[in-house]
Amino acid sequence: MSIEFAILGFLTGGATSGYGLKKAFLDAEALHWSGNNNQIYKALVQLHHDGLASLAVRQPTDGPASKVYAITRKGRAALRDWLLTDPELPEFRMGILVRLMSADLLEPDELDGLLARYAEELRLKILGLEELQRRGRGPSFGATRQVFLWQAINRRPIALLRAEAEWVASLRRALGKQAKQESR
Amino acid sequence: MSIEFAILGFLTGGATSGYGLKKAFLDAEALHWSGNNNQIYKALVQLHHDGLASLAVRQPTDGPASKVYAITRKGRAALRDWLLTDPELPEFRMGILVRLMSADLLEPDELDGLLARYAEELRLKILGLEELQRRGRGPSFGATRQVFLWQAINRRPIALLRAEAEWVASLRRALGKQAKQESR
DNA sequence: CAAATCATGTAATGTGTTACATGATTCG
DNA sequence: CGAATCATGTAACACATTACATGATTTG
Repeated sequence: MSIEFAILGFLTGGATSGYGLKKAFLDAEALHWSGNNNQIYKALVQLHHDGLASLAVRQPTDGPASKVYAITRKGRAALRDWLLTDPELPEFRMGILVRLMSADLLEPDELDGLLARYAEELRLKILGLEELQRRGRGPSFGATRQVFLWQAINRRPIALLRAEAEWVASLRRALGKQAKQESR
Repeated sequence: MSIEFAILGFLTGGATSGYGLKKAFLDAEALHWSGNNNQIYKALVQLHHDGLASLAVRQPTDGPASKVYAITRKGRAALRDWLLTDPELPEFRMGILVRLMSADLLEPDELDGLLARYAEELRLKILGLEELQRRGRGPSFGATRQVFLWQAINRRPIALLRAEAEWVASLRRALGKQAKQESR
């Protein structure tokens, strides 16, 4: 699944520019795209070429010009068709697991230190996302149901990170107990 | 984080060939690499070139020849150094969330159908992983602690998929209630 | 006036997947 | 004898990130 459908998704909430989309992606952690220019501007050119997005150049008396894209009827149809195809399974990439597979090379205290740093990074990330959420980020367009769904989308990564933090905590407890048993 | 350290990790459990690693990656869902040749064989050439893995060609009287790689002292040191660097935060890519952001285009029953199909895919994936786990997959080398950690690694994706399934179920319930309220 | 923000784009590189290509051996 | 497995590798493409490049405007 490429970034195109995510862009079309944003455009269903109203026309915007490449720069606007960039910010939207940066805000929407759940969508996992970094919001880098290369993909967004290229994708917009493609969407316009395919007739899925229309383009209007906005030249305000002050401020820089921008290209404002809107979803077309054809774009809405393409998006709907895609929505009805089979959804992808989620992917979880956890670098920490790749580290754990080599933990044999670490002393118990080194391993616990690694997990402690991981737990701390998780904590900070969670705090950051919660702060963003409190400030009411993300589009809140559309019907009641859509607003509800956007909240669900924004909450999801926070919930997963919390679950990850709990997992690390329980793993550290288990490793602590094991160390005690070994030393007996 | 590239595949190199994952390969070195496997090699700490004993020397093996590219083909052996391929199978190991296919078995280890938690490591998320697909086990494709291109990455593995290229990475092994690189690791050997950098002196992190040693190479011995095994030519059995019957059966195809294979190149058996083992981790070197230098490789073990490099792996240990990496283990002590800051761990990466986990990444969760959930295509379903990209779909939900455009759900405005769907009727309630279409949306519920989408979520139902997602739930079913999750169920099947979970069953498959549980079956693999029952058959005792994955390396079980090293100390007691390492065996314990491998179990933790293998259990992790299953736990996450179960959590995802629960989330979908609760989302469907919430959407159902909402639909009732709207129609009142 | 310096830094941040608005706004568009390109280049280079890294990472990952699918498919292709080849050939021997083993097993039903 | 045909299919699966063992075993190595390449080609083409898809997806994603960082950094570079430019220039106007706004704000402290």
